[in-house]
This record gives sequence, structure tokens and C-alpha cells, in this order.
Amino acid sequence: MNCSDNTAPRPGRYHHGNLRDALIVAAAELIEENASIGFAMIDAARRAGVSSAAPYRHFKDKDALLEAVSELAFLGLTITTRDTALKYPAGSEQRIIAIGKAYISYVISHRAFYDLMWGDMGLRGFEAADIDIKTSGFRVLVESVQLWCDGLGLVDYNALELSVKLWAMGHGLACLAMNHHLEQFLPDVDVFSLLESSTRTFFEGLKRTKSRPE
Amino acid sequence: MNCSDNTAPRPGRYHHGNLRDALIVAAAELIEENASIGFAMIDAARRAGVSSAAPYRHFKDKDALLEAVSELAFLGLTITTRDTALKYPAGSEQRIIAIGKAYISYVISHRAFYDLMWGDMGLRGFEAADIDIKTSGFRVLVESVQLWCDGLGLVDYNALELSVKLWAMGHGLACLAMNHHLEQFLPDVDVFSLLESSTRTFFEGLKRTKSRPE
DNA sequence: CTGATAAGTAAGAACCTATAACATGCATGT
DNA sequence: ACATGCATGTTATAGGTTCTTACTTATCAG
Repeated sequence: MNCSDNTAPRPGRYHHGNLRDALIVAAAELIEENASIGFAMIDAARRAGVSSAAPYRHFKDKDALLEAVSELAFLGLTITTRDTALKYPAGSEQRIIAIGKAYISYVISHRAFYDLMWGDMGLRGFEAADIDIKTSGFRVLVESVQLWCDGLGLVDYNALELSVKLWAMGHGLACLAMNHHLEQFLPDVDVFSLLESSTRTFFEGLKRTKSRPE
Repeated sequence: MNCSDNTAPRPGRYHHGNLRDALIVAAAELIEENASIGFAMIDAARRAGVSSAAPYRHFKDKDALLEAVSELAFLGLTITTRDTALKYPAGSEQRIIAIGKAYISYVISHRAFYDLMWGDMGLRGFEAADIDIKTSGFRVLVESVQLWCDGLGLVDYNALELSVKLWAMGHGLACLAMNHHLEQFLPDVDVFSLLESSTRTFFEGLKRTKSRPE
């Protein structure tokens, strides 16, 4: 008996059973399918097999539902980041680059989640207690950068600041790629190799300026 | 006679005179005021002093109006970029960094224009003939990078690719700052100094890997 | 002057969010 | 077992938005 996925409506029953989760899944699917958060509440409701007013028992308004989907999106990003990091040696340049590539890949392949994560929605959500969910992926990067710096014996560095800079590099490239600006200006270069060379250049600069004097 | 700005309605007249431009201005103002593109068509119409259906004589739908506003936004960015570039010596590192800072400043202070420029709207618009309007700012950067590379005597470089990388750095930092991620992780650092140090580190890396062998 | 056309109005269809009032049935205490 | 309270559904509807249709008014060319 497959009772683990109780997001499906129970036919003939008045109560759904797990409408909240079913709505989150329905909304996520609609967002993916239409590559837009412009779905109507009633569509999510219908997909979950309930009436148009039912969602409002679980979510104050559409924004609240989107916020819940956004948590799901961040969770996925964190898992991807963790899994990727574990595939490469701790402290290696490769690990940091792989995390960046995974980030870009996730952002691009979940294009419509982007608005949720980094738009108004994500912004608002960051005020709440779910801040851990939304930042734990970044912390994986910070730890990896810290290990890399330690391994190289750099001096006077700030792993957090460096991580933010690397994040910005990856995020910027992801944005540009997502909006087809890369293919417009550099049709023959893919975004992953751009990230890799950008990052390596940045690392070279770091080694040059922050290496321990012999 | 101040006839240059004919975006104001002519009282007592049936015809507005220049409703199209008036609507673009009204929409831009509404977007700025509410920091959102969620204004209603009728609001833009009222602000221009006409009825709710009048805008549809000039714009097929709301998207078409937003597209026109987006051109205005890109125009502003291009002008800012040009003006900034001219304040610093051609070929200098300072000029490139200043362009980046101006970019970040523009994006952040016109937050709601962001969606227009880089969201779905900007994406769609890039297919049309107005591509020049939307990319001429970037070309200023490419030229500045080209001059910098030439001045340093770098070898085996690609100014276009480097410019895209720098653009991504600035764009990523702007995004993160705009969505309050910087103040969350680095409350004491401002985005402009981050851009400057990021860029300088990147330049150091370039000099290290692409300098002409003595 | 006059007719063609550009530019605006009024009214409303289709759609969406959100609430109100009512219905159902699960869960809990006795 | 059984009554009852409350969470979770339903239907109906108010109010807001986009965009269309049919009609009206102004402007301009000849």
C-alpha cells in the first residue's frame, strides 16, 4: 500500500487528507510546466482535486503558497550543493568549481523557481525562521572555500567574503545564461566553462595577492 | 512655449496629443513609485488623463507597454554607462571598475526596472530590432576592456569574453545586494567595495596568466 | 466642406483573488 | 459507543483586473 505519497485526493471522500502538501506539489508542477509563477489558485486547487476556496484554509493567500514552494526550491538547491561537494576532495579547487556549476545548473533548469528564490518572494521569506533552509546551501560553499584557503596557506583572507564573491560570479553567469545573453554575445561558449575559467582566474589573483610571503 | 514635453493632457481637448509617450512615462512613474510592475492599466490611463480603454489604441496589451518602458530603462543604463566611462582615462582599470559600480548603482536604484530588463519581458524584447538600444551599454564596457588589455600588452585574451565575465560579476553582486543577501552575510561591507576588490583580484589573475612572457 | 481615419469613451465579458456562509467528518473525552 | 467541537471541505459571490466590442468625436487631406 503506497501510503507514503498522500498528496493524491481520496476519491469519494470529503476531506482530502493532505491538501497542504498536495497544493505545494501542484503549484510546483504548474510553475515548472508554464515556466512562470502566474498560475491561478483555482488551477492548483483543481489539480489537487478540491474546490477553488479550499486552498485558503491552508494558505492565507497566493503569496503564502508561493513561499511554501520556495522553501521546496531552496531545499532542492541545498541537497544538490551538498551532494556535489561530497563528490570532490575537501579543500580542492575542483570542489568549489563543481559547486558553482551545480548552482548554475540548478538555477537554469528550474528557471521559474528563480523568481521565487531571488525575487520579492524569496526576499520576504528571508525574514522568517526558515532562514536556515534558505542559507544552508551557501554554508556548504563557505566551508569548502575555508578548507581551500587553509590548504593553500593564504593569509589575511575572509572565507565568507570570498564565498559571497564566488556566489555572485556564479549567480551573475546563471542570470545571463538564463536570459540568453550569453548565447547572444558568446554563442560558442557554454556557461560552465565560463564559470570555470572565471573562477580559476579569480583564484590565480588570490594566490598572487594573498600568498604567505616566503 | 513649452511644447517639448507634450506628455501632459491638453485640458478641454478630446485628443490627448501624445498619449503613447504619456503612457510610457506614467507607467515608468508607477513602476518607480510602487517598486513593482504590478500597476493596473487603468492607473496608467488615469494618470495620463484618459479612459481605461484608450491605452489599447497605442499598445496591444500591458506587455507591450512594459516593453516600451523597458526600452526607456535600457536607454538610461546606456547613458549612465557612457557618462561614467568618459570620466576616467581610456584603458584604465579605474574606468572599468567605475562602469561596474555605475551598473550596480543603476540596477539597485531602479529595482523595479530590473524585472523589465532581465526578466521575461527583457528576454522577449531581445528578439526584436531594438537590440541596439539594449546592448549599447555593454559595448561601452567591451571597448574599455579592450583598451585595458591592449595597454597592458596581454596575450591570448578575448575582450568580449572578459567583458561578459565582468558583467556577470557586477550583475551577480547587484542581484545579491538588491535582495539583501549581502547585508545578511556581510553586514559591514558595501557592494561597491566588493565589486572593486573582486574586479582587482580578477585582474591580478589575468595579469598572472596572460602576461606577455618577458 | 466633407468624408476617411485616428483617437477616445462606455459598457461589459472573462478571469482571478479572496471572503462568507454553510456542510462534513475526524478526533477526542466521557 | 456517542456526542460534540473544530479543522477542513463546499458553494456562492463580491470586487478587482485585463482586454474587447461597439460607438462617438476630432482632425486632416483634398
